[in-house]
Amino acid sequence: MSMGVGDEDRSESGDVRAYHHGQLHDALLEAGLDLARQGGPDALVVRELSRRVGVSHNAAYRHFPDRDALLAAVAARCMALFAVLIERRVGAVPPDGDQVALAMARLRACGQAYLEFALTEPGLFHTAFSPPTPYTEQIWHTGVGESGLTPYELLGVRLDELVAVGALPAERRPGAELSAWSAVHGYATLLLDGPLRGMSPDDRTRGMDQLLATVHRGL
Amino acid sequence: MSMGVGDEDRSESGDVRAYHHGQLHDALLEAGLDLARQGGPDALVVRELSRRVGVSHNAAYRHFPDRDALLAAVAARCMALFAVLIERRVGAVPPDGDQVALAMARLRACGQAYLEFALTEPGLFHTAFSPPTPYTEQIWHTGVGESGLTPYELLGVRLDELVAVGALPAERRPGAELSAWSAVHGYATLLLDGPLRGMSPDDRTRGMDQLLATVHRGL
DNA sequence: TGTACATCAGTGAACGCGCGTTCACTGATGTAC
DNA sequence: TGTACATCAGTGAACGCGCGTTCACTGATGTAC
Repeated sequence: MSMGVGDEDRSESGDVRAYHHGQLHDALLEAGLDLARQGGPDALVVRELSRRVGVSHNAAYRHFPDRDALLAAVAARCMALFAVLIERRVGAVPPDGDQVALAMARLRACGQAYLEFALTEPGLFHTAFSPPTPYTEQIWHTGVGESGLTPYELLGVRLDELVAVGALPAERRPGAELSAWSAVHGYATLLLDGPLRGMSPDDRTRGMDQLLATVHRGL
Repeated sequence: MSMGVGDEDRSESGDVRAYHHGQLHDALLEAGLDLARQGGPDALVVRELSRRVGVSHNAAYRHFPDRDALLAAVAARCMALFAVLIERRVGAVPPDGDQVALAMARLRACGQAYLEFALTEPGLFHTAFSPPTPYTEQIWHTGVGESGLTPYELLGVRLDELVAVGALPAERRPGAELSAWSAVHGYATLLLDGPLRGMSPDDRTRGMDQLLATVHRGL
């Protein structure tokens, strides 16, 4: 305290109260992601966000028309992180075995990544799937992930591969995302907010295996 | 205005401002169900509820310790309505055909009722599955429906029947609820709040048929 | 059947809080000549 | 390179709102003798 004049304003590296003509937009998204991580979409509160970022409570309105727009932008980031995790887990599958086994292992990794994201980042998961607002569309159609695909599209890629290697009859392909996605998504939400909340980690894994097996047989 | 003395107090049949030592508890639940129907769990606001019921804003605290308790009670009613719808739809399946076909038709009716409830009563559906509170347990374990079973248990009955008529191998029975339930629940929530929101009614039905077929094959 | 009294189920006022959003403003930044 | 000016991105104060919850209260209901 009582340092020279100008220390409340330095925008070099130690950004104590920076942002002037700076990167407030990004800082808001970053901090917004933290709020969402901790408390889901309801935790994304404009005033709290401003406090975190060290800016007056209305500064965000220079960058977003209203709270819903901010929420949609944060939700889009959640989706992007979601997609990245899926890409990573699918990419980490060792390319052993024949094509069919590999394709199936990748589909499986895709489902497991879905569940992993929901369980380890429930706040982000809930934010990604938060209730509709006028800005909601952008969440689903913004290019995300390293490949630019959404989680849904990444699932589609896996199913295409199954068809390509002959493990899924082509006539079963249309709409197959829907069944696979519904099953995994439903399992995740029942575990998070539903009556499956109390399941032990072991049971969760077993349930997941069983679920994926059932879906695979069904396709 | 300016009617005789006592008209603000009549508790006979025209209950203009009744409830004195009466049925406020039930009236709160009834009105709470309306709020939940229209706006989901967030719409269950103590003060608004009191207004609807025509009582001072704190009267509810004579009957419920706090808002969460009230919400849990309303959510339990939602679950009960959910169960009743499932029972009704399953009961309405015409007992034609052989046992196997009948059992499968009933399982199908069960899934369709699930979706019907979610889509026609999204507010109640969301309330039934609202985020955890200290009172949440009671929602899942209160006896509900005409048979006293929860939606989950009703599904179990259907699967037991499949085993009984030989349409489902007994070794596949354990945990089979999980797959079936996850799939239908996931489909419902993706339609309500997810990227499937824009699907046309026709497509929804087709998707549902496909989903049920996939699950059935998988079991 | 009548009376004294405890309990019950409401009321009105108030507390303390936080929120989203708008407004007029100001100082820093960038731009044209 | 220097100056005049427009624009941009912040600020502080205020508006208007609604919420959950607590408190001391009061009048109606039910109960014991």
